[in-house]
Amino acid sequence: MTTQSTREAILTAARRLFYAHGAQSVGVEAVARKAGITKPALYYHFKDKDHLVTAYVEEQGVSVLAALRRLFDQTTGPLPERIAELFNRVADSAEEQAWRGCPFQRIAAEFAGEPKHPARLAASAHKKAVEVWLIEMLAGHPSAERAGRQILTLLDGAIAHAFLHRDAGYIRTAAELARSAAASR
Amino acid sequence: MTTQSTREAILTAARRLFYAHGAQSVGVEAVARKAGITKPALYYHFKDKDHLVTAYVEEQGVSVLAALRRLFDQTTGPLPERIAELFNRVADSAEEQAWRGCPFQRIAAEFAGEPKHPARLAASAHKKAVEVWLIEMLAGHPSAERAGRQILTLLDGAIAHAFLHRDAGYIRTAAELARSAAASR
DNA sequence: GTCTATATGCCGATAGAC
DNA sequence: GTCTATCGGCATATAGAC
Repeated sequence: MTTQSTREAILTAARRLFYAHGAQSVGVEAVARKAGITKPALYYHFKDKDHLVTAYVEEQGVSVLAALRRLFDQTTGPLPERIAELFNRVADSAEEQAWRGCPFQRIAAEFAGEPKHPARLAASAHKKAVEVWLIEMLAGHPSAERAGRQILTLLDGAIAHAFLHRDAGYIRTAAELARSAAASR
Repeated sequence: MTTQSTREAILTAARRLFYAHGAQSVGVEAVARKAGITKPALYYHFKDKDHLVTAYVEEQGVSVLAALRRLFDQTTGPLPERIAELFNRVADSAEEQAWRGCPFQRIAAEFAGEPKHPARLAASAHKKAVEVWLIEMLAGHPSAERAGRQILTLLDGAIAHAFLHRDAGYIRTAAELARSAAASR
């Protein structure tokens, strides 16, 4: 493993703690401790907690989009089958112990009262990027934009239910509908 | 309007503040003030904040399920059209100023680190009740259980995206896929 | 860049009078 | 049942030494 800069160590600690317990519930002191430093050192690298949370969301955005691309690249067959397979692979990861749903929906919920919060805007931007990517993957579909939105919507709803009930079966059940949404009609 | 008991006044204040700003972000003092009382009076009626938040979720559960039934009862035509119409009516309400997404998904996100929190369990129970109701509405469908789950999943995903982007269009786009999920195949 | 120590404020919760 | 007053704790953030 490559040596981490202090800033990277802070972001690693933030990612684990914020994702596991929620950004609002985790104090900067806990993040600093997990990163092996103290509070003032953290504040040297990040202006305030809002900036730290926003950096966390942006980093997650890059990471999640890359993971989705990778999962999709592993699938084979006609497009509707690949979409369904993508859902099932997401379901696999939802069965891991540390899985806690969609970080972006959770950030949006935690900052529901602050629609202009930069972390929330970053979450929104990420979802748009995923939507654009999905629409690209659907090139050739007679209404790729509509289908892309529907499939993304379905995926996020399935993740939300899987998280709420701790049951990845919702994602697998959604996979079947996603397949038909991806089929040209 | 009927006279409110103090407990009802507290729950009314809690509902507005928790839904507008988030349960974690709103202090009990703000709830008490909005209810026209002080903190110790609130603590006379609720043991602690967890009990207050849980009561809020349970009240919302009853209210939302009743609203869904009412919206659905207003629709007409064959079942798939009624489902699509239900989505569009939810989209209408999502365009109201005070709309802030699904309170249950938001509670689940706020208490992500406490899977056994009673408010989270109440949110989970509510979603199950909606799922059961939807499956009842789909009686006659060759795989009502699967379709019910898919439609509910789609609805929640659409609400989540509408909330994240402040764009109810996601719910209207989802309506079309919900229609085909409700169609017997 | 990182530390020890601390300022400052808010939050949940309670004591005790009425 | 509701109040005034307050406790103890934890949160974000900073001062100042090294």
